Amino acid sequence: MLSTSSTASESNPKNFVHYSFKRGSLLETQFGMNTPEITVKDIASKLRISPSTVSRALNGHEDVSPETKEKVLGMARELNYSPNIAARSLRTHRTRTLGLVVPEVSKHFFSNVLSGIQEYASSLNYSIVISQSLESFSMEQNHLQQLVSARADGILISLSNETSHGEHLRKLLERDIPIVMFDRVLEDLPVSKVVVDDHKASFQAVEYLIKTGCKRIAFIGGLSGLYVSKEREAGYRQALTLHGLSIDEQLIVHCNNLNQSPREEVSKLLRLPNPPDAIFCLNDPIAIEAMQVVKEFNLKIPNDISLIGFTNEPTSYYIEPSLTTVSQPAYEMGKTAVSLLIEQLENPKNFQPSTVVLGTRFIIRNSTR
Amino acid sequence: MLSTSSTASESNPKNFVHYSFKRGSLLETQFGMNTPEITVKDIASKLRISPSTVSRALNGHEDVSPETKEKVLGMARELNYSPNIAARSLRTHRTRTLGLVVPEVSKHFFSNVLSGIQEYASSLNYSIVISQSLESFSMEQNHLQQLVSARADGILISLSNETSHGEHLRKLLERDIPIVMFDRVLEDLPVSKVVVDDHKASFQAVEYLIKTGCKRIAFIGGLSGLYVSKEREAGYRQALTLHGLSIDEQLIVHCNNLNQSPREEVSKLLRLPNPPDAIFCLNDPIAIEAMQVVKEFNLKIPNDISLIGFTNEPTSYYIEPSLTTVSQPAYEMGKTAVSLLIEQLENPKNFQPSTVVLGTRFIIRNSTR
DNA sequence: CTGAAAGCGCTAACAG
DNA sequence: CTGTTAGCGCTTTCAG
Repeated sequence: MLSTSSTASESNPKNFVHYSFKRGSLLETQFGMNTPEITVKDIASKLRISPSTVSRALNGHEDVSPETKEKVLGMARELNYSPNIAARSLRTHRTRTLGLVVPEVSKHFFSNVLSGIQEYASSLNYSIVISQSLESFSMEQNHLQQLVSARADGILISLSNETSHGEHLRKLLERDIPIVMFDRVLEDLPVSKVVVDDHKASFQAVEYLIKTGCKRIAFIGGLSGLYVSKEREAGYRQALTLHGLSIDEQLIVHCNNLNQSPREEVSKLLRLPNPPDAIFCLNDPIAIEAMQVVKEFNLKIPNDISLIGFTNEPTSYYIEPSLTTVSQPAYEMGKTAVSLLIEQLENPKNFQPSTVVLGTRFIIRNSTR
Repeated sequence: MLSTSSTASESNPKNFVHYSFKRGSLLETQFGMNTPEITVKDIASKLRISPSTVSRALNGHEDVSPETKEKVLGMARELNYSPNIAARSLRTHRTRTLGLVVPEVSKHFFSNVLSGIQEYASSLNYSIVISQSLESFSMEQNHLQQLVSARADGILISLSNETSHGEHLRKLLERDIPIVMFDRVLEDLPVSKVVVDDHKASFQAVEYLIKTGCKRIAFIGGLSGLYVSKEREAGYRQALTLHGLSIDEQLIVHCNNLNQSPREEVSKLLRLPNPPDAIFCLNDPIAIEAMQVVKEFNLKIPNDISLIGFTNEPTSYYIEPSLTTVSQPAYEMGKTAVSLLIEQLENPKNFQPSTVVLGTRFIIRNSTR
């Protein structure tokens, strides 16, 4: 499975042979003689001025003469100085680090959110420390705790599937750590949020199914505590009601855990005496899995049954038939969330929690009539 | 596009109205009366012992009595203590933070590597700070510099497309900052690496094309400085040579930049007087785009032309026809890379650069005969 | 405009 | 087994 080969010598590195690789500094490392870090003090003594002046020059304070400033900056560059962030945060109580907690980075949606967050944050010189809850409430708690300990200036979070309350977040709020939630949010927390209008988007999707002639429309949701799941279900119910279709609770199912595949639930639906002629799914991965099951039942999409997803993952475009879905602006969501957080951080006085609702796009493809 | 609504009041938050939201601690924030941080000193004075003993107990040193240790741990929990990482790193010169530089996190392969890195690192209490080069050499340099400044204990990197030398990495090495490279590596750097056997995997893929009767096999690579591109091209060339097929340089093309779509290159290939009957692509995204172009030319896959990708992204499974490809163990690659880095960090004495070669799997699907 | 001095919270000698 | 002391590198009063 895993073959190992050494580039440096023919000996197996797993044996930890004590030959040192020829690299100037390694020897130094072995005897604890690391390249000394350049400090403000070094710059100061080279220039025969005080460390405070160096600090002021480096940080662009007004009250320092242009010449000194130039000299300091020059010397800093020359010595390849880089400030010690740890020392700075010890003094300033700020780390310029933001903690991110998502269920799973490898999910397309979240990796795109992350991308937006990372790019925006780094443009403002903030770092992002990332962690994954893997859809577990206790991991979410632990990671949050770790981020507190690392003194993250603020937290960006999209809740795990298992999370149904916000007590762990309230604790951070009590410590004055700003939080911004996105996508998987909790309603009753006094923090800024970035969401899409799940209710409206779902309503629109289900309405489309109705208009194309579907009569028995099923819904596959996630854990019932989850905001997005509740909202999308509500949109679904409203569309049925408004168009005079009765709601059949048999057709509303939930996958309690994303690890536990929706395969079973779809099978059950299809085996019903009066099976659905359309399924509206909480997200694309569920819809894609549903599509596989439907194919196995030898039903034709969309003639026998229509399918709609949510998120617009790349696969939904390429799959056969291509999947009708709701596109969520993941990248923009990340960017918005982090900009809200940084605004709050840099302007705490006039902070007030706000909820930004980003637009979705309904994309009609071939999985619907 | 973006509608904003306030949850807290009807006023528009963009106006920064100075009403404060009702939250106990916000008021305190406004007057600079933050909840005071609990320190070792606090625990010490409550317990009437010295801070050093508290520190020792907290850090699991041997030389502290079980009773004291228990009392300290209990008090720490009671006061909801969390150590100040900044202060600790200032003393220990270690941050337990690892810097990650990837081209783009939103790419499926990299987000999966990240997932492996994150999970393994967090299990050993390391944090991951992430940054993206977006395939630009200068951004790669900048981010590396930022990570140095943040005093990352070590660096994990997969190079940008534009990166053709390792001078920027050598500078870090001179500062004794350990680096581990993965996937997109540079050969001549004395650091640990995690790769797959690109040469062998490509050879195997191209050999398969030959065995299924393809005679004019094209190759679409990336920037020629890139190790993976070179290796995969070499495997391709070797397969042709060994099976007595002549190499037609016209059939070997490169996309200089992943932003610049391979669309054109594929079109050119297909318009050749003697067009290819198979294309081996550097990766799945290129292969998928090639597939679109081939379809537009009304050619049948695999009858008129076979297609092979590399990476095994989810889409390659769902696309029609499904894509023959080489599966790369992204998650495991991340995990291996970070374990190598941590091993080096915690055991610098017997470090020696090693290269771990992970196995690939050739997956035959319907885009080949 | 600049310097001196203090201290952020923690750990590690060193001394008992 | 525990306490005392010093200092990591930086910023920030407070004085000039």
